[in-house]
Amino acid sequence: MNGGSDRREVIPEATVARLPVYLRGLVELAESGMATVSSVELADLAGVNAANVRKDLSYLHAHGTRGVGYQVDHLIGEISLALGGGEPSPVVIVGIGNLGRALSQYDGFVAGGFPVAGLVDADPAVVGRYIGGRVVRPVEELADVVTESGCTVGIIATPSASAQEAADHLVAAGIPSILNFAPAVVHVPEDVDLRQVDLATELQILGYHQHRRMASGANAGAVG
Amino acid sequence: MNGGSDRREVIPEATVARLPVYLRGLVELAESGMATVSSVELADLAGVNAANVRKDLSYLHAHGTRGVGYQVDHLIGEISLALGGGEPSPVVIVGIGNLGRALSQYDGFVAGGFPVAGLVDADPAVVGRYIGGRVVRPVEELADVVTESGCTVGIIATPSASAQEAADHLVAAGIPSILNFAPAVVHVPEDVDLRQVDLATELQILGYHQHRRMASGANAGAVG
DNA sequence: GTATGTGAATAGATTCACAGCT
DNA sequence: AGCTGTGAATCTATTCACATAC
Repeated sequence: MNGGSDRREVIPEATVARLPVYLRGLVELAESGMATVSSVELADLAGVNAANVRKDLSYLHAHGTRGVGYQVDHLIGEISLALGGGEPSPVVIVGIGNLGRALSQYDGFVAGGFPVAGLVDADPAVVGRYIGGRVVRPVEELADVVTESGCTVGIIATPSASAQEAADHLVAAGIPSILNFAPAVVHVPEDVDLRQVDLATELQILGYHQHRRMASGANAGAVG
Repeated sequence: MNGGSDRREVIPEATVARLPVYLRGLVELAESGMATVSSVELADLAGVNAANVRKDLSYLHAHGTRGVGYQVDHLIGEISLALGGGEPSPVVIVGIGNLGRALSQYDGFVAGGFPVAGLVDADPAVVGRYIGGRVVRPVEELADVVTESGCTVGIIATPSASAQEAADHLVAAGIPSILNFAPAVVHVPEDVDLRQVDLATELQILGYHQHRRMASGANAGAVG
């Protein structure tokens, strides 16, 4: 089954998804001069349960001191390490429409270690334009862009109709990690990691809860 | 805390999150003239397991026909109904920077029943500008904007430092559902529904997997 | 006394496997 | 035969509660 026992511990997905949130909180704490933090404080900062924080951190090499808490600096180091080893991963954005343009100038990417290193688009009217100091290149040159700038992450910001095509291009160019903003399900080989960010879907989920609340509110009658 | 037994069935969160994806697939099928669809086909379209689809649909009033499948039209109706009753929910966007501007012109929102009905910003330099035919109004007038256009959803697209303030404004204006794009944890009262879309976090999660894959790849050759 | 680390308990989601209908 | 509907089994995640350490 497994090729022997992993020495490196496996971190559960749910934990991985919370680590960036902890990291943000910890960086803020460090900036405000805090040296240690308790699981309760960190939980509050991240909006989760304290036991959850402790269990999450137990998956890292991070160790706290009983009666005291965790060392902020150390924790920042451990989490950064787990999340990509501190090496920046340049990203290439496919599809430079409204969203692609906004993403290419999004500060959070650079801050998080994901500098935007390439922009490509299929539309000749967009190719050649400069966005935030970078030129938009034709999608045919994607493989070159990837090679030249060492991109390891691709962002799909095309219309849904072109999303699968964009994914295929990225896969062909050897990109192992893809973030898809197009509201479409795309298929990639097993060894490619794909995540979906679906803006309209998020709103629809909110819509469900809103609808439900109104429905049950009507049932329950007036609430004080 | 539950006021007795709900007549209306409760739909699990994980199911709710998949319904919009099914809906998209079904609309495409309807456009291409398909009248019925099997759970296997729909699963393929949505990128999930077929048993999962069947269980999900069993939470709705949707019923399939054994040996045949589900009626596409009917299913579209049932899912739309569950997700907000078919009523459009106008949204107001707080923070009209790069991201806010892109979101205000995002087609997917209108298509999904979430027309952008209001734009507000705290920066006087931005207030008064026209984005996609709508004027940006000062954040102080948020409550008026909400009342005038009947917004029920707020989108936070401010810098993280202003995110909590934006949330407070939205809550004060009576908005029950908030989608936060700022990379910051914001706190809202229990009766307000808050969802987080964190772009940098998504990349960091991809980064973790990438890092891990490389690490285990290296280990596979020479483990000590 | 305070706060971590973790086994056990609980809750939630996915997948399997098959009975039952068309 | 083909496909739905669903109990049971499995897997994953969260929360509790307390022994352990400072």
